[in-house]
Amino acid sequence: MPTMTAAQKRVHAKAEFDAYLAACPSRLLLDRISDKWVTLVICSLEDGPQRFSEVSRRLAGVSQKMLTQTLRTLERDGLLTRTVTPTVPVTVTYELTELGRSLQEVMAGLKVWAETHMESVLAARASYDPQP
Amino acid sequence: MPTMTAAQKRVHAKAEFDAYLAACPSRLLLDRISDKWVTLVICSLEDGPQRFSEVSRRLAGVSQKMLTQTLRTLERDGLLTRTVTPTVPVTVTYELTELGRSLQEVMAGLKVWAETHMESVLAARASYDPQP
DNA sequence: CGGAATCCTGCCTGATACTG
DNA sequence: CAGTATCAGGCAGGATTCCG
Repeated sequence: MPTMTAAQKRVHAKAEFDAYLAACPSRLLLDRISDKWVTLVICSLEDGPQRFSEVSRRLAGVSQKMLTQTLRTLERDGLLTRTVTPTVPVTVTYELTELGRSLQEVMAGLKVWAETHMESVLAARASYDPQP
Repeated sequence: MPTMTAAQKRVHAKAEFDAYLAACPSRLLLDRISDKWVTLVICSLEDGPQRFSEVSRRLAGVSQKMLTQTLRTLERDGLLTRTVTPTVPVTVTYELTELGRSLQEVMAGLKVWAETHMESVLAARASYDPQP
C-alpha cells in the first residue's frame, strides 16, 4: 500500500551505505504484504470467489476507499483477478490467482498463530500494564 | 500498531449485525502482526539478540520513533524482552521470547514467499501497467 | 547510545454525492 | 451494485531536537 513517500527517500539515501535489507526488492514486497488490509482480504478470499460487497461485509471496519485501493493493488500484483459480469446491477467478483493462493496458504499460518496465541498475548499485556 | 481509533467504532457499530471477523479478538491480533515494521523487526531478531542501533541499521528506512514504538508494543505483547545493561553509554538489547520465536517461524514463511515470488509479482505489474 | 518530546506533513477515515 | 470523486478532520508517521 502507498504509505512510503518520505521513507522511500530515506531508503534511497541510506542505500549507498547499507544495501542489506533496504535495497532488496523482496523487502519492498514484504512491506506490501505486511499490510493489515492485504492480510485480511487474502484471508477472506480463502473461501472462494467473492463480490465486492461480500468482502466489505466480512472485513467490517474497512472503508470503501481502502478496500478498492487494496483490491486494485492486489490485482496489479497478480494475486487476484477481477471479473465483471454485465448483469443489470453489474456484478464484480474477486478471486485469488494461483499466486494469490500460494500466499494465502502462508497467511493462513499467521491467522492460525493469532488464534492460537491470542490468550498468551493478552496475558502478557495484562502483566505489562500497570495494575490498578 | 495503533491505527484503529475511528475504525474501532465502525467495528463495534457493525458488530451487532456481523460478528464474524470484526468482533473476534484474533482479528485484532492479526491486525497488529500484519504490520510492516512488526514483520521486519521480528525477522531481524531471528539471528539472535540485537541492540537498538543494530536493528535500526538493518531496517534502514525506519525512524527512531516507529522503531521505539514497535519494540515497545512487541515487548508489551510478550514477543520480545528488553534488557538494559548499565554500561557507560547504556546498552539495550532486544531478544525474542519463546512466544516471539513461534511467530518468527511463521513470519519466516512470509519472507521466503516474498523472496520466491518476487519475480512473478514484478512480471504481473509489468503486464498490468500501461505499455508505453 | 537509546530514547523522549516536539512540531509538522500527509495519508486514512468518514460522509456524501454522483455515475453506469 | 460497484465503484469514482470530493472534502473535512484526525492521527499515524517523519524530521528534528534534547536528555540520562
